[in-house]
Amino acid sequence: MASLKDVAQLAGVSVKTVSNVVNGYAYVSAQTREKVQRALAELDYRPNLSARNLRGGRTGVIALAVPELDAPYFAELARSVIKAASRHGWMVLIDQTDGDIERERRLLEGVRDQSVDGLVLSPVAIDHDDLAARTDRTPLVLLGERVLDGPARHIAIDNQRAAREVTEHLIALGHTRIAAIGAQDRRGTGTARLRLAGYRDALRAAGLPYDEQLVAATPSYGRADGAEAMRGLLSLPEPPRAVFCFNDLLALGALRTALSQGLRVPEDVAVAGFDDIEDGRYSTPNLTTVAPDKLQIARVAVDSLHSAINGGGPAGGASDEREVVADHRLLVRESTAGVPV
Amino acid sequence: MASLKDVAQLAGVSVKTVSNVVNGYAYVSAQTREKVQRALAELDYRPNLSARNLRGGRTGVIALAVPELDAPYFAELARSVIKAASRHGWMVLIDQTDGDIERERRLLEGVRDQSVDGLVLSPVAIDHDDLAARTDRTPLVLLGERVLDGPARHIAIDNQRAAREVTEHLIALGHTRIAAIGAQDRRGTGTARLRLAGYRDALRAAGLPYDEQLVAATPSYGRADGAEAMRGLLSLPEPPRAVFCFNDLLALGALRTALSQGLRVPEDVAVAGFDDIEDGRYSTPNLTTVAPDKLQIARVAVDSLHSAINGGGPAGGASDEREVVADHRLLVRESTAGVPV
DNA sequence: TTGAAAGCGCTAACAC
DNA sequence: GTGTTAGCGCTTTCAA
Repeated sequence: MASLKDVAQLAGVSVKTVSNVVNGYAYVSAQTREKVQRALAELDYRPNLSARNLRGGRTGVIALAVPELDAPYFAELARSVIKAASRHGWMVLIDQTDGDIERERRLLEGVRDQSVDGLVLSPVAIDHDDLAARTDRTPLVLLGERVLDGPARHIAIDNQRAAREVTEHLIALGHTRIAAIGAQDRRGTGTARLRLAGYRDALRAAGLPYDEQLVAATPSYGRADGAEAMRGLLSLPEPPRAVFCFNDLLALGALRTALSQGLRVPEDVAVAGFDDIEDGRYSTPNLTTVAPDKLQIARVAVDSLHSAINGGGPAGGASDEREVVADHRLLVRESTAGVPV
Repeated sequence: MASLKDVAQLAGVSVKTVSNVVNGYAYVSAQTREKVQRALAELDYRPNLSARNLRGGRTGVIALAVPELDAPYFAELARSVIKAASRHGWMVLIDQTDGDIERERRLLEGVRDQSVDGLVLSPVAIDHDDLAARTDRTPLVLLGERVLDGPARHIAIDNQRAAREVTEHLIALGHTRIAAIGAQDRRGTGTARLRLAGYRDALRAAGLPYDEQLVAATPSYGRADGAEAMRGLLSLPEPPRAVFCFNDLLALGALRTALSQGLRVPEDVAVAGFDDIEDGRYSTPNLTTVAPDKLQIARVAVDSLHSAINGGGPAGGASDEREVVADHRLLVRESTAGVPV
């Protein structure tokens, strides 16, 4: 592997001059530049990023940490983050936390021993204290969960309002027995708590009772969890006629259970989800859901990191708000409305 | 950020000694070790990986390049690759090629200017010549597509045989008009070509005619492509009674089209896919499909890289075969067999 | 406009 | 057991 020195030798100039050419420095005579470029090409020179980083203190790499990459929501988010990062010439290192609190804590204290310039973390388990205890200085942006007052920017949609909108939609269709799937027992994550709160808000506003029997907690947020929770709900003496699932995967699982028990959706039971993953657009029936603006979330996250890294301040920069509320839309589809697409 | 020198100064020892302690070198007196560890803790020392890499020539990072991370197959694969890599203490940089030939070619010539130790590439567009022209020495493992004779290890299931098995399964159910969705017009990718060949093999062996009308080419491999291709097939004068889709996403799209036209699956038309993505396990009906052993693929890919990097030889090492055939299984589910899960 | 040289933080060869 | 030192490849003063 050719180094700057090799190139300099071949071109008969100094290392500095080669470096100048490589970095597009202006004050190089056309003649020298050409000579150097020939040598560069001949030796197939490639800069050594480790050396450059050691010198400059930047790596050109950011990390994205999500619970699991194969959950469609995170896969879609990761895609957008990678795209947004590439606009700044960054590459993205992906880490999976499996929602494990120890792994999340470790990330707060440095990814690969500070060898990334910034971190986008989609937390599940850490709380305010973990964040407050953080000593690492790597710029950090949090996505999704509400972990307030940390020294980091936080980006999320208004989960409570969105959940309320879904529930109101169900109520507007005439439903009165509306179940919720996806509550969390232990360490109630911010998101689950907020979505449940939105659901309750809607019931309360409509004068409907809050029935604990109709609220199913799930250990996780996958299709299997939704399928099982739905089996429980459908075996109630008086099963719900509508179900609001806290994400699309749960909804897809619930849908599967309902259909395989011979129920018609939405005629016998309506199902709504959250996240707008692609699967939900192609299921039969396809899913009513909340679509967070993932592109916006990814872009704001990456841009925040960018300004933090270049601006020097905390993620988001001095003038920016700590909490960013991303946009969302309610998408009404067949699973609640019976309207074919 | 504290450096080894700072720690050495505080502990009153030399840099080498601190380095020895940090790296778990054996010959350090217990007393010195403890003294150093105190200093380490006090200064909250973290090694600088750029420096370490510059010195050692290793980065501890491998790259995984896939067409798109939000295609479930690749998301699931990426998850497994990340897990496999972490067993070697590696982290994974993910790049999306979008199937663009220029991006794939650029990767062959180095990811981030050689700042990764190895590359796992799931190619779509490059061919044998691109591989032969490669000058970069980063260990490389190719997944999925058949790009023969390159200077790289290649891991894939036996696509042709698997496709044949799916088709034979459909034939065994009594089907005679079996369509195929997912052929590729231009630059027929290896995979599409092989799956089509397997399909033809089965027809030929059963003495069934190969009908070009029943073979639908798709521009891409998403749900929308499958849905559209299915609309075309169903509008034929004599529509097929079974469809073999070259991946599950196409199958999910095809399923959606069939169901929304009021057809019953599998009674009116059977649908089979390929890849065994999770969506297909929860669709209604759920999908008959081919399940490649993704864990095995990921593990072999990463381990190949590991031995190439440590063994010094080409990916896979001297004694290993260039072509690795991963396992697969045919999973018969409701979409063809009508057997509930 | 170009060159010489210091130094980023680390490891390893070589002393003691 | 522990210290000294060279050098990985690069950027960046400071001189010329």
